[in-house]
Amino acid sequence: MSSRAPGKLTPAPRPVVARMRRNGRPRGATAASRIYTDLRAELVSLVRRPGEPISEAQIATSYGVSRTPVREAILKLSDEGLVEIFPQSGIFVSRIPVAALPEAIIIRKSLEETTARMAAEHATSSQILNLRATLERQREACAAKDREAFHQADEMFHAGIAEVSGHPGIWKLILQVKVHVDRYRRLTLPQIGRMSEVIAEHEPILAAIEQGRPEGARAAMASHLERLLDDISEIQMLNPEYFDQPT
Amino acid sequence: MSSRAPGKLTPAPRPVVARMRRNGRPRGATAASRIYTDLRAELVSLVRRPGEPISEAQIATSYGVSRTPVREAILKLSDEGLVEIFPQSGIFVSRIPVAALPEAIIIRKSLEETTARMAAEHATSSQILNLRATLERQREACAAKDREAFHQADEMFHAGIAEVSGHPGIWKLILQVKVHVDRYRRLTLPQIGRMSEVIAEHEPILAAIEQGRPEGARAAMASHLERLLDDISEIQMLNPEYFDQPT
DNA sequence: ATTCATATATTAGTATATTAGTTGAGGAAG
DNA sequence: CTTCCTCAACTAATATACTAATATATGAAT
Repeated sequence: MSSRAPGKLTPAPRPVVARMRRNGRPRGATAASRIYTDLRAELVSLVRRPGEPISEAQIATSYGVSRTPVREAILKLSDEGLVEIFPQSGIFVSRIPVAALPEAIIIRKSLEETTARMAAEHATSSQILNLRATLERQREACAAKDREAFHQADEMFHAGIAEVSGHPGIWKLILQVKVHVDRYRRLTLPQIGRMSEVIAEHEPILAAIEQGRPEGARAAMASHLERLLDDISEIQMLNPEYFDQPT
Repeated sequence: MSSRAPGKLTPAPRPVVARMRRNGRPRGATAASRIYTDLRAELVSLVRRPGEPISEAQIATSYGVSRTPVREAILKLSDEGLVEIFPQSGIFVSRIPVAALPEAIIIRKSLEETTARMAAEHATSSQILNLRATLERQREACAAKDREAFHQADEMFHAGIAEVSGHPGIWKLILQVKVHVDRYRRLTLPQIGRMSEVIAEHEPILAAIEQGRPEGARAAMASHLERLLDDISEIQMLNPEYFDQPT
């Protein structure tokens, strides 16, 4: 079917399994990766708004580089669903796919029920103290009404639980999955009163982990994230042009 | 902190939120995507072996295209962890990260417990018949000792459950996550007797879905996937050079 | 023989040029 | 006034060319 060109299958002039270890720096400091990081931040923070066009050429000139690394960055963002590429036509900041949000939250809930349970199964004292410190930091941010710090502590709390569970990779996956939810919330949240509720929900999770009650930790995490699902349900169509709806 | 170059923030010469709908073809038939699909198949099927070098230039000539689309394909594969890029040095088929396999299976288990439970909650008769048909096809493949068909039916069974659960996107995510596990199994599986066991485990899952027992479906799926975890634990080091071990 | 410095070849990263598809405006035909 | 067609401008996709970093081979000095 596909016109796979001929070419020997394994024409390797060198040994098939090559030299074992290389320099330990798999792509960190390239221009492309810097641009990717910057652009991603602009997208999740909604500095670039859903539906807005993105010009490869313009970004290239603004960074003083060629279009190639910019393109590499944008392709990656396209895989994450943050931008949409229309061939020979244009690149646009993707609209928020409201229909997919519940699924993303369900995925997150499944995964975090697991990390919470496993964290409760084998948390060490030092790990628990760390989590408690993070929760305290969040409380301070709440008192200071510093939403940015609050959010940061929130993420660190959840990431910390994954870490304690012995599977930090799960949090990395969640970060990918929840990106559209984050954009949604950034648009629709004044929510100051919500902060203290969040802390009130975090507390029993940590308590269960501390006391080694896996099922309790799982349940507490589950109800915490179910609140999130409820929030989404109240679809506030303040800026309908930012959302992708099947009419 | 980050050296975001100057350039107006929203210099959009056109309306900030642009024209609504474009052609409905977001990148399917480009050379890059064809090459990506082909290469990915070669990687998961282990036609290209872990540790083996990959030459952009060689692939480009074999396809009769330039390095650019080849590079695009390889970058995507790099994001998926199927290849490793060492700057100015070379690209290599990634070794199988054995340390990460249990985590991948745990993720899969979490997610599929959810899809199984939700499928049992609201499966229609026609959906159940479809699942039963798939399971029957798998039984036939088992009888015929056709491993390829068996595997295909297996995937379709799990994908079908996700579909019935109302969240097909979850299966898409699982496909991403389990790629290294698949490579591992492809290397270490003669396993003919295993096939009938798999079917014996699928049966109670389907039965629970059919009878609308969510908790039963979840539990059946959980023990099914726990077997997978056990298989991995028996780390058979037949070809140690294919694996990435922290020694 | 072994080690170290150097040269050379190979590679990914980036820059620039070309190709080809899409859009939208403007004008001709109805 | 509406519809259709043509065309100009813009875009992503690809090709080609160049740069800089890395690795391996080579050869001299020890």
